Amino acid sequence: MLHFLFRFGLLKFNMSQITIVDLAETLGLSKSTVSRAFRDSNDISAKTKARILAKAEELGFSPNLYASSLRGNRSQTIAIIIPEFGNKFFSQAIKGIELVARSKKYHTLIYVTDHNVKNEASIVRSLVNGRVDGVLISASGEGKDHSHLQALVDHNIPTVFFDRSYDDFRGHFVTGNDFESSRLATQHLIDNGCKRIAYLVINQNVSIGKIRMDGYKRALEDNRIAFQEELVLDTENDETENKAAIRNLIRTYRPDGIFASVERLAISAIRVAQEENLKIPDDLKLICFSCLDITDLLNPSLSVVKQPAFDMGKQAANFLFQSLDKPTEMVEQQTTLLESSLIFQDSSQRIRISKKN
Amino acid sequence: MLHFLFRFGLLKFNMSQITIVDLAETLGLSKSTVSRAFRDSNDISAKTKARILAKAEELGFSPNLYASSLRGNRSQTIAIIIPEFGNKFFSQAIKGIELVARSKKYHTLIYVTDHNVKNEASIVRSLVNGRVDGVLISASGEGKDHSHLQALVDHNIPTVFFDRSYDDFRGHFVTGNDFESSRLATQHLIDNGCKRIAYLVINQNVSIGKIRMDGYKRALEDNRIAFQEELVLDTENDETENKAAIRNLIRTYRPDGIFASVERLAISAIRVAQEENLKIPDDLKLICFSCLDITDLLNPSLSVVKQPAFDMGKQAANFLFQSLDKPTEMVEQQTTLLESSLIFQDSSQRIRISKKN
DNA sequence: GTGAAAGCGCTAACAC
DNA sequence: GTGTTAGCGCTTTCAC
Repeated sequence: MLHFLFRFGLLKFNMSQITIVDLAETLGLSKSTVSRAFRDSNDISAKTKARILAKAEELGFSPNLYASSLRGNRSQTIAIIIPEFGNKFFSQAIKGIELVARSKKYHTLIYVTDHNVKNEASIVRSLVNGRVDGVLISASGEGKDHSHLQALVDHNIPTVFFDRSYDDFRGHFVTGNDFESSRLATQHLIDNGCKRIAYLVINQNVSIGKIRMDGYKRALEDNRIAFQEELVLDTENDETENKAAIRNLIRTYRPDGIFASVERLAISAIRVAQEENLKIPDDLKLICFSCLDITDLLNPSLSVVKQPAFDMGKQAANFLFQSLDKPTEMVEQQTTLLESSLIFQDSSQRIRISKKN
Repeated sequence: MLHFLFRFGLLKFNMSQITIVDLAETLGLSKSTVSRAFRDSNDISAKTKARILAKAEELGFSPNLYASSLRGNRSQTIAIIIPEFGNKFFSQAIKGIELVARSKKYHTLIYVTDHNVKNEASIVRSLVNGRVDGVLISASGEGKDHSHLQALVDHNIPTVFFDRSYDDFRGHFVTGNDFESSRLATQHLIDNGCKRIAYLVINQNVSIGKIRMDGYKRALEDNRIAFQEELVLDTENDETENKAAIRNLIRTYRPDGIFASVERLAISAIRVAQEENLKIPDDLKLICFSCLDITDLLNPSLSVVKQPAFDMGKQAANFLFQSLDKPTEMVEQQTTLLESSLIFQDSSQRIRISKKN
């Protein structure tokens, strides 16, 4: 009785204290019946269900998430783990993921590792105790030790990688057809007269760094241009350092073309070129991976490999929900490649294309 | 016994089934003692605690989130609700929020409303049953009906708005000094010879739309320029429609300056100007709110009001955690204004500033 | 400093 | 189709 009064008292100030028991009492039903009204149960008559839902709406009640998760061992939550937030690729991908998740009535946790594998590991560790039902992740860097991923396997948490993966990860991976795009981008530079093409890579040991380099190398081979280690610049996560390294590369090895594996390295390259009084594309041609939607407004307009970020997010999420729906079917290692578009603009072309024509 | 075997069987495949009971048995302790090891309890000896934590680490155990949340009525989770993901402002703000949250060992849920108040309402409704301890939100649009926010109040969920708020929201709000920035931006256009300045607004009824317009109006007044309703364009969420409306505005009313309250409207304006063969800044001067970090690389370089997005996210999160730490202290309506920077570049200036000089 | 026991709100057998 | 009941894994009095 005291309990009831207490609850009743609270009610006035904090409706979150309503439970199915309260609802059941109000309606003269049992709590199981009320519970059934909120599940997809067909052990309940349509009228009763309607009556319960109406009352719930009236009282602003919805079932306590933690109680049902504890009971049912489901969290209705997934996690996204990404290395950074700096570019349109990730915001678009997240948008796609969140869209799919919401359509499935799932909630989405977001984590940013800042390209730090240690952070990635600690985040993963914080997820495996039931916090999430599944994980979408874009790998954060090299690190020989990916044992933190094992925890996801051990706890049967379906995991899908997107864009960036680890070599030793076995499971679903959704990414772009980066090898081919990189080959074509490099070929394009060659077609436009480049002989000394530098490759700017974010991290040679993470999948995209390596695969994009492979495409680059293949294009060189195809054209009997010798691969030169000096023209490959493996960068860090710091813009100032990167600019210095690019400046050094430009001064020392005088590339006539640059293929940048990520957008921000291309931006740094543009800035360095300006400072070094090099004209793009006349002195230096440039193409990069980017999902920026205003490359046409840059000066010069920027040639890019544009990944289908939004679709990649959606696809990755769809695969994840497939695994969640049928947890029994173990998905074998499987990689899905989505087509990127190559957009050739002024930054990479020998003959300037006039905009108005 | 059967139960034990079952659990033991599961153990081999799914470590998530370890509980404090298992840990307690293994160590010959009671589950309450084990539980205390994971809280900030001082009812436990340092050695016992260390022994428990070591074993937990060894077994890859961490306490079940849902059980403790159910028991303790805390979720260690906050939500971010934003209208869109399209620009750097939000990605930077989220980055700031996530950083603070992680430092507090909180998890961060992300929701995108796509500028739809209905979505916002349904998201909020899905949060009030204990899912989160607090909410950070940037308002999604007008809508006369903000009753969904009342649910947050009713359920005692601390809420902080950032960047965009509703007039009728009483509580903490962290935003930029938009009135002053807008006044100065408009004044700057006037100083550069503009007499017919159009104002492009995302939504006149959401706080930023209105306040930025107030700053714009003030600058007009200060310079005895009559405010003209026709020069204000209230836009929708669709780029094609917006471009058509901007084109119509330009053709019909021939503004010589544009002040855009958000970046994407400025981008649309640039595109329309190109199509209409208007030169920026010669025929049309332009300044806008934007957090883009490559405005200097645009053609022409874009004059902007740049908000401290990252700091805004951090501040908003800090205020939220203040409320979470002392739930008793009811925070009165309070607005925190952060200083934006005005960056005047070529798009708005009469005299072209040569880059190399 | 540690253990025993009650119960957070809900779900899912199982009865009827 | 509805009610009864036994826990999900944890925290927190309350003993000792």
